[in-house]
Amino acid sequence: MNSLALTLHPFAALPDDAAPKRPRGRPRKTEEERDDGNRRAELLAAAARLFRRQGFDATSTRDIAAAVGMHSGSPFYHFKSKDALLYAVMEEGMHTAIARQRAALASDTSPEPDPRVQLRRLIRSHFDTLHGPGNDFIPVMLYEQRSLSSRQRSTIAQLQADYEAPWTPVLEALHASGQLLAPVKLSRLLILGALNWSVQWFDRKKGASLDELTDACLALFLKPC
Amino acid sequence: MNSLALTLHPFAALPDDAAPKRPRGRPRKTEEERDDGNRRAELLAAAARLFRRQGFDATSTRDIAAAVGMHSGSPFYHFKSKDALLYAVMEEGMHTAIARQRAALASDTSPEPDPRVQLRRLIRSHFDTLHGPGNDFIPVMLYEQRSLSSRQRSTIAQLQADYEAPWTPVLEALHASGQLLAPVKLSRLLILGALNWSVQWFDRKKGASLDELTDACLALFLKPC
DNA sequence: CCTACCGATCGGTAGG
DNA sequence: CCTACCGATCGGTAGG
Repeated sequence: MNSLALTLHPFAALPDDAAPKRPRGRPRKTEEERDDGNRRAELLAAAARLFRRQGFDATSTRDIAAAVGMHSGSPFYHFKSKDALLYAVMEEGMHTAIARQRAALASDTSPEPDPRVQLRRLIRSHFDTLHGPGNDFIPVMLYEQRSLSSRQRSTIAQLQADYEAPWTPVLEALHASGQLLAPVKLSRLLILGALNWSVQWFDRKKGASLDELTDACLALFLKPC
Repeated sequence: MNSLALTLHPFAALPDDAAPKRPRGRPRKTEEERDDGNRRAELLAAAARLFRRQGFDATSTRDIAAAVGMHSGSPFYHFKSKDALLYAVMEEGMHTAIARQRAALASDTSPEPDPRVQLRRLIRSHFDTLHGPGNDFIPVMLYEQRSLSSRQRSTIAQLQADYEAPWTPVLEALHASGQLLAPVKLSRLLILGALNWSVQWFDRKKGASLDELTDACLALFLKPC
């Protein structure tokens, strides 16, 4: 969306014989891809990864720059501030999460969808968002809200509300049919909490699969009926 | 436990007439309590509060010092490092949480306790630990593990294992009687996750009470049976 | 526990 | 996007 046309200033010949003070090449990408303008996306992905691993405050903009082979000041060419980078990570994460969820629900083409399979789809899609390969954006959003300004925070909160909206009618249908006994609103909060907390303990490489996890959730939250 | 006997160096008369360079009294407690040696406990409580509100990295040791009326270097008289302060907060939080849980379970004196009321006690005690007035220690432990050294982290992990141990037999009994359908281990992880996440949304001052929350959990996780 | 500091790091910027 | 830099803040310490 925000692809910027870059005007490059290629190095002209050095004016005199002064020793070139270039920093000893820690940065500099391996040239596998020309800088075609998606450097911004690379920065976002690197920031998401580092913010998730180390936390926002513990990650310096220099860390992020180094991760994509830039020098320390360069991220500020793409993002106005470190905060703006964090916000962009969260916003991007929410947009893809919402799109994934929408697609999961839309795959149900039956005229009267079974709320039980609807809930399964919602949960499974949520686990994909949390644990899919490279999906660091949403965990960052879940755990770093504190570092946003209040304006940014309320925008993100709105996106979260949009994301959670489809859960309510599904839970209401389950409640009406006796498969869910707890109040719908508290159920939604508790269920999403159980899922979100899996970020703390779930390991894709060992133990249960995401499908098994989803099964366990349905067995835990719903009555047989 | 770690009460230190303090040897104070009361100010002797100033040797000459040089203007006393005392900082303009931002710090300095209101003398309501003499410094009787529990300054360490005050530091811990202030640190827990600030770490919870702002996060560990976003809280400076100067913030903590100011919160208890000390000067910037003084916390290091009580704690070797900022890390040690964080670790002490978590350790203290876990000890009181374990004690609270033990007391809650011990209040059941029946020879064959009903696992359903046992689970209720565990959940209710956990909510007290998370949301009781001034209980900032455990939320800090839950959300700031990243900032611990690996040695510290594994000690805390052991305390968490001790804390969670009593949940397993209770959940097993419920599973055996058909009141819990999901696998016991995943159930424990998901249930504790649902509870822990309430730190993000529960507000003691409005909405449901802790008792209503506990009821909702039982209704959500257990089958009628 | 205060005083006075130090070295390191960090977000951010001007100027090309 | 690099270069060279600044001001601010921070954890921590010596010495009393």
